[in-house]
Amino acid sequence: MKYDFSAIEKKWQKVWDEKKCYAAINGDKKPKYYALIEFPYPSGEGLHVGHPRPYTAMDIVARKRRMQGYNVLFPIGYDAFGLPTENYAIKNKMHPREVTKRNIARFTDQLKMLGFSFDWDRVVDTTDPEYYKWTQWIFLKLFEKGLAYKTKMPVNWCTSCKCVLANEEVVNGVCERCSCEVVRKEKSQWMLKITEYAERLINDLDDLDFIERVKIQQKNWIGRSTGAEVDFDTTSGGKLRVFTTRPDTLFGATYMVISPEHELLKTWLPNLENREEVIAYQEAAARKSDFERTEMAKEKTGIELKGVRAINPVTGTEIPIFTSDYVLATYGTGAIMAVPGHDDRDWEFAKKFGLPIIEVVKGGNVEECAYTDCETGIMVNSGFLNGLSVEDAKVKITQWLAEKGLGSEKVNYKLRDWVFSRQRYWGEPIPLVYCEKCGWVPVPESELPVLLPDVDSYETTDTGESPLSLMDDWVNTSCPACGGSAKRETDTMPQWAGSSWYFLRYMDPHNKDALVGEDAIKYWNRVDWYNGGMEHTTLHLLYSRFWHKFLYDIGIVPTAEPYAKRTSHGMILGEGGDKMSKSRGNVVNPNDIVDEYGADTLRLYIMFIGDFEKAAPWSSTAVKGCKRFLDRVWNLAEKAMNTADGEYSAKNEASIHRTIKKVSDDIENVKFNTAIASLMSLVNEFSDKGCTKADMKALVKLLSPFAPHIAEELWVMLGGKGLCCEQPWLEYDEAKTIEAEKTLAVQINGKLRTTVTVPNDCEDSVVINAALEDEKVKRAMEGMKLVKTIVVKNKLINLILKPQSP
RNA sequence: GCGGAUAUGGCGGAACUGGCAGACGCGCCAGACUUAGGAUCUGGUGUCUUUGACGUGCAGGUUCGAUUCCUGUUAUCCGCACCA
Repeated sequence: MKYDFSAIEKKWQKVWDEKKCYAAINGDKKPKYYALIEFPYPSGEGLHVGHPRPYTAMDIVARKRRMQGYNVLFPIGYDAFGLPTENYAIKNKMHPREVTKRNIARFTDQLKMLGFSFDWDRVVDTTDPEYYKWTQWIFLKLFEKGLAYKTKMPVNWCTSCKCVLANEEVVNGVCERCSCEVVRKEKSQWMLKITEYAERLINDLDDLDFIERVKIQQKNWIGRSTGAEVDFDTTSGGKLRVFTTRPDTLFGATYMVISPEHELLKTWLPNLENREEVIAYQEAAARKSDFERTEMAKEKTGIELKGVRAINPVTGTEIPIFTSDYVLATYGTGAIMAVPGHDDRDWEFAKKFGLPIIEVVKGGNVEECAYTDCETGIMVNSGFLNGLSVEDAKVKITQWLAEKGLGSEKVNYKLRDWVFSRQRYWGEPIPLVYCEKCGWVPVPESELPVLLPDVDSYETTDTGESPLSLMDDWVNTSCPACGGSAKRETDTMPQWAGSSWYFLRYMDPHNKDALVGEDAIKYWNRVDWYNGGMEHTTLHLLYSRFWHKFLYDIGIVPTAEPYAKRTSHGMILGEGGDKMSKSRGNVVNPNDIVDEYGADTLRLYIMFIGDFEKAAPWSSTAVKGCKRFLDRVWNLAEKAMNTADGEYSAKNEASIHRTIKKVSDDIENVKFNTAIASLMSLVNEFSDKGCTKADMKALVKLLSPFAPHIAEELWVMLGGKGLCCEQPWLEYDEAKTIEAEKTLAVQINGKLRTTVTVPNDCEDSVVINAALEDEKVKRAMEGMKLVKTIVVKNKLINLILKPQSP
């Protein structure tokens, strides 16, 4: 019989489906395990070979856990709101709902084709009103607790999407989605106070089993810096407050810089001698795009404010104040004290404007360049700080400032609040109405969900308003508080809203009364292992941790963190090593691979392709190797059908135990490639030495998480009872993984000369004698004397020889 | 500029805590079976001037012994990017 993958795969998928093999059971007595993948955005292009990489990986984990006796929740769903669907709908004159429905159907077919052990009864769709009802509910809770607020502010505006973007969505000054120009625009936006959670979002990372690069990237994005706020008196009477991480260098502050948007500048402006010049500078700065403003390596510009000066609180010296766009209005206090001796930017600026440069930490040459690498230096030219270390000086000056009421310790974050409004149609409506009398009023919980109305056109408007704003019938409503006339909020939520809590819904997907039932959340607790892309580290992963902490604070969830463990996969690149993309024409469609080789081969290859955490180029020839491997397994099983069952054969026992150990450990450590390599080695050994039915059964069980369809078929062929996916995971006996004899390397003066075979764990003297018996060693010994031997147990022996002295 | 990572055959990649570098797979070479082979099977395959020498980006160092540790350096990739 030939390995007919196509018939076999369909057959077993049907069996699994009918028997509900992969259904998770709420409240089951078995220990629970929650394995999670990032649910896909159902794009019009369908699945490509990048998708199955993380899915197969977590499917392997889920399958192994079931065999280990866990009640496994391994769910799937669709993150279906968002721009590509809306744009497609506009172009093809379809309703986004229809486009979504069609795309989801296509994705579902493709996912089922690959044999993932998802619980298909728990599918979640973020565009389903039964789902987004709870997204809206969470938003209302955030609003209720003062964590959602509307404010007019300069925001990132994508000129092509005609929509605002969160900071996290602007990449290199362009829109993350369409790569079009992002400009600054004043708009009134709903914001979420993620900054209120900045400290906890950093601190709680320490206790999580996240891969290090994820933690680092999140920490950098949140960007905590510790320093002090210091007030400088000014000759105009007002106080100028600055943030600095180096209060110890206060004696070296020879001028100040404030951002062109700074509030104080507005009050000073009428009395400035060079008013016109300053206004011109402000206007020029305002005209610049964010990209131009943040561009590095350009010369600093700025202008002195003539007619107002600041007073350095420690020296009492009057120092000039400048305005410059290198000082950002949105960070710290929007103003800095400049210490040109010890900051590159300040140094450059001071040189250009001829400002004094004072060395306050010894060790560099501040006439040549700023001495910035000075955390270990000694203070000079610094009055009462002289002679102190930088560290001590920081403490002393901070105390001094506090005593005088001039400043205090302060922690600042780079993280900004989350811009939460989008001027688009295909998203969750924000469930608030505006009443002239009552202000912003939440839609009562009983009226949720606020349904997305059918509109005449999904086109974005030229005024920058959401398409919903044109629906007068929908917009005009009554105020839930006073009953008077009111208007609905017409912006929708961003793409990231629905995905910020979806993993909770999987626990209890059909609950009509709560986003998740109390029993369900108590049982499933949180996600045990979450695998997803690095590109979501400062987007979805951060946002969902924020929402989860909020839900924890209001008593909905029992843990402060949603995910116990986070791993991340590398991208699948095109054949040439470029990113897979439609424009390059190098996209591999999984359907083609499944048609030609079968789903098991695709699953195996995508896991064998390389280190799971690194990017790997697709190879259409290498796939064949995995198909060949499965063919060989099939042929071996056919040959072994009528051989002995029961115990493993003596000749293969050690190898089988070693392979069980290797595969078990490798799966836990996301080393799927070497797990498969060890299975291949075992098959090679079986081919060479022969194998029994019992040996083959072990191989089939180990193979089943990787290639589940062929495993089921071979299990039956070998006379196994029940389903292979329901067999207990194999245990290994450490003692049996050890061979009786070891081949040791024999080195002479550190260079490999030969090998000797000796009993396992034997005495050093046995090894030495065996080595000295060896012909090659004897030859090398001629005219030499042995001065030292180094024996590494079960590994090698190194003989140190020296010429015999005459 | 800052932060993180990577560098190993023709290719994808292995190598535990410093202990036989190149597992496993692709490709390639030779042979077998074939009318045929882009099927299958068997054997071989780091390089070279091949009783041996040299080899893990480059230059040093520590060590009996280094892909692994240390110092310096180069290249590539990713993230952040005037964050005071």
